[in-house]
Amino acid sequence: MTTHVSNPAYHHGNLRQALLDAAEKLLESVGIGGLTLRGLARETGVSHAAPYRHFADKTDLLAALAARGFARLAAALTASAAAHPLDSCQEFLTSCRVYITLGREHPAMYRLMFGQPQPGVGGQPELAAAGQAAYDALAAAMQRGIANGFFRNMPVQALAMAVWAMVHGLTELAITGHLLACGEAEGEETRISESACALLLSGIAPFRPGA
Amino acid sequence: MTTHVSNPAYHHGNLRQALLDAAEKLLESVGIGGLTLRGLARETGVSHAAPYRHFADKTDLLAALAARGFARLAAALTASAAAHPLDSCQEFLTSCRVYITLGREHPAMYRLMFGQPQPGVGGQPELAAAGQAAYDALAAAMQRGIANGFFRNMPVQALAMAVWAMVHGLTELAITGHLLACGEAEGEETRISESACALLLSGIAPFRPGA
DNA sequence: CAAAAAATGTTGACAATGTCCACATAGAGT
DNA sequence: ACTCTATGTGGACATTGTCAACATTTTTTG
Repeated sequence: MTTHVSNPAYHHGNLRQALLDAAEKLLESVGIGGLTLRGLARETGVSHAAPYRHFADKTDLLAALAARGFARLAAALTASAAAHPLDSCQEFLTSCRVYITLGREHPAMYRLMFGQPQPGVGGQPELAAAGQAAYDALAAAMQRGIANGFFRNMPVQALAMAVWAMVHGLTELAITGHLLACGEAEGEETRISESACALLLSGIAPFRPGA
Repeated sequence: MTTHVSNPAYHHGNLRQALLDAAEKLLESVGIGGLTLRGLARETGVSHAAPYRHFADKTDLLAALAARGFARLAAALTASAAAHPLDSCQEFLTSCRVYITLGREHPAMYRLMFGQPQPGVGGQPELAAAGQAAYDALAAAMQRGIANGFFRNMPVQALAMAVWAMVHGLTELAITGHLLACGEAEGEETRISESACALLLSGIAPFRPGA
């Protein structure tokens, strides 16, 4: 009975990553509400309790998933910033577009990222680090803009937070449908977002640019 | 056995409101995750299935609760707007403060309000109406500002959405702890929020105000 | 290299929850 | 008084998160 036949299916090999992959896929298809630990196990072909060997509980898995999302966000932002090494204003508008687009293309993931109260100290360090990295990318861009005279000379943090709040707010409102729930036609969200970012940029600049 | 004794406890009288009241209380104490239909029934002293006589399902109750939240928000905004009938800039800053404060004081309720994707057409009409009312209050204020020359002459909608996105973003970041997760001391959130709103105002004004 | 220890996966249970169904009871209208 | 409808009850059922006991594979170690 002690079948010592090496069954390659018994130990999955990399269940943790497989679970996160499946979770990411399910997140897009069934949303955060339909994301269940047992369903994940089913999808991955393991027993319903197997995930507990890699995650303390459901929120732990969700936190790891959110960390992935923040990592992607940070990568996208740094990449987009590199595209405009000379003009901080163009870089700003492009980064806003990139941020909002990413959120709107992966709404469930985006909402998951901001779903749980930030793990001040007790939470998942992985998540906190990933979020910090995303913020750092933003703050660095704003710092460059200040140094180059494109933005007002003020505490970077205040500037970065204003920008973050604006794009975060636009993304959330777009995702939840509030951006156009007020009589606008479909597809107007992008135009409204662009306009809002431009408005903020106008307040950020040390002088009044155009119009 | 057919006890026709009028048992006043059998029919609650106003269970729907009682359930919403209990839900609002529980929401603040245990958060959205701890809010359960059965718990609500327990709290209200009725059987676990009683709520289904007043709400189609859990999301239906949640939607009604969110509608309450939007109504409160709209009321608070119109009240605060009335406090500065002459200066749209002061009105703007005050309204921002009111909005953000309300959200931070009732974080669970605020997140609930934006928790579900907006009920475009199929969702709860009550919720949609309440949300619309809140937006209308904001749009009206911006319209006045435009008419009085305090704000740029531009489509009200674009202006209102920019403002809404900013305050919504600030509120969300404050609630989730991201506003100060970046090295700032406790209590700095308010200062950062004020600064961000002022920055946006600076972009909204037709001329460059101070500094 | 064999034995022990650690990792990883499985099965079986339990309580809690959302939701439905059949039934009981109250109030309203005839 | 009788019926209809609204409202509340009790009992199911499937699903889920989670734990404990056991099995199997891998790794470490004497």
